[in-house]
Amino acid sequence: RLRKWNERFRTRDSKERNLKQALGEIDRMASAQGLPDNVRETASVIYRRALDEDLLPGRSIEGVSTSCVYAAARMAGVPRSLDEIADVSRVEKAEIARTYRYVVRELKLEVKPADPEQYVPRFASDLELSEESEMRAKSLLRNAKEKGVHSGKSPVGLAAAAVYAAALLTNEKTTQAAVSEVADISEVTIRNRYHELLEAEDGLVA
Amino acid sequence: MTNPADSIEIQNVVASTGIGQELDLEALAEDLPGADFNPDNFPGLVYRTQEPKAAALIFRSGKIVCTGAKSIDDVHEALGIIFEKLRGLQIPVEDDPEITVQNIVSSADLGHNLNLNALAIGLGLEDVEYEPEQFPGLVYRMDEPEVVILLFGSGKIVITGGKRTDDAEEAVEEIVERIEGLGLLG
DNA sequence: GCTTTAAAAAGTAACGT
DNA sequence: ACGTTACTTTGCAAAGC
Repeated sequence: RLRKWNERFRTRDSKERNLKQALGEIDRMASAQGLPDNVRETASVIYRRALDEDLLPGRSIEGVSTSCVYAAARMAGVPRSLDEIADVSRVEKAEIARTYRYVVRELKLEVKPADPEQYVPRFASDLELSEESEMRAKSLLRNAKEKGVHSGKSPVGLAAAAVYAAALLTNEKTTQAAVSEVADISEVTIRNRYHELLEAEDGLVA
Repeated sequence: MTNPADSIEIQNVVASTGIGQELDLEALAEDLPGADFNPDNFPGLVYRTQEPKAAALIFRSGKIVCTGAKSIDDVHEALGIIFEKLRGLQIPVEDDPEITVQNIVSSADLGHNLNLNALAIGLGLEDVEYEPEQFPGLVYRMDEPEVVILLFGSGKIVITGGKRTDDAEEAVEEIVERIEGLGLLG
């Protein structure tokens, strides 16, 4: 009886320490990525659920914390790519991806793939592009989505290509190298997606 | 119209068996030309057959895993070659070791492009994993037959996890039905 | 959980030329 | 800008850490 009480106490105590550490990590990573408070809060709520539903045994606190930030950013409509998240995490990319799928599956979080348009404001801002090209980029993506060219392609790559294409269309100076730098997408991919976006646009006219 | 089920091609068959005899893999590695054995890395000895092309993992317990074969017949052929090689080395091998197919990987073509975003929602997020940022295929876990299907934007698919040849056919028929029911095919 | 084997799908990336 | 190679995902067995 006393042992059981001790065990419960120990469990509760260790979960509290676990939570403290995780919340600190979530705060640190969210800050490093410039994510708003609501994302931190959502990530914390997800982490508490993971802890309550005993998803932690077998996984690292850091890995689950990172997955919560990745999921929360997407749910809030301000997605960060897995590479960006991995940059501020202590856990390697492959483990984050594995843990993320596990958390989403176990907690039945209905997280859908990021919409490429959600990456546009940040990339456009980083490249100091006008609001007009930002709107152009989103419109290119909307058109491409209607034509069904999104399937299987990285939302980040599509967004990077759209921003590049929009800058050219509005006569603003940018290079594939600059877009590649801010989006962390290879120039080859930007070129490939760029051609597809323009093709989808031409199909509109033709 | 061509039937998607007719486009099914078996790409890989994984099977397990055993010769009912313990083996000295160190000695076997010496006697079997082309055998790879790195016990520090992996406990199994790797042996590849050329015709049919397959790879076998041979363990100290005498259990063997065969993978890479393009058909169930090829699995039997490849393992038959291995059994004979072992007998040739004076290693006693059971008369007809039982061979169990563990997994069959097949590919097929639905013949139409697929809108994976719509499909993810239509098939039900609980049975689907679709993370285009990481992998271009949509992963769908089917209940009956119990297989996993990878669906791509091109309409090409991969069926894995089945143990019978019929599983792939049933799976293709089932997925075509479900996608059509969703109005998302063609 | 990891290690090793095999094969397909399509996207992405990093080499070298 | 090519081509090549290689990595991502799925499924499975084996023995052992």
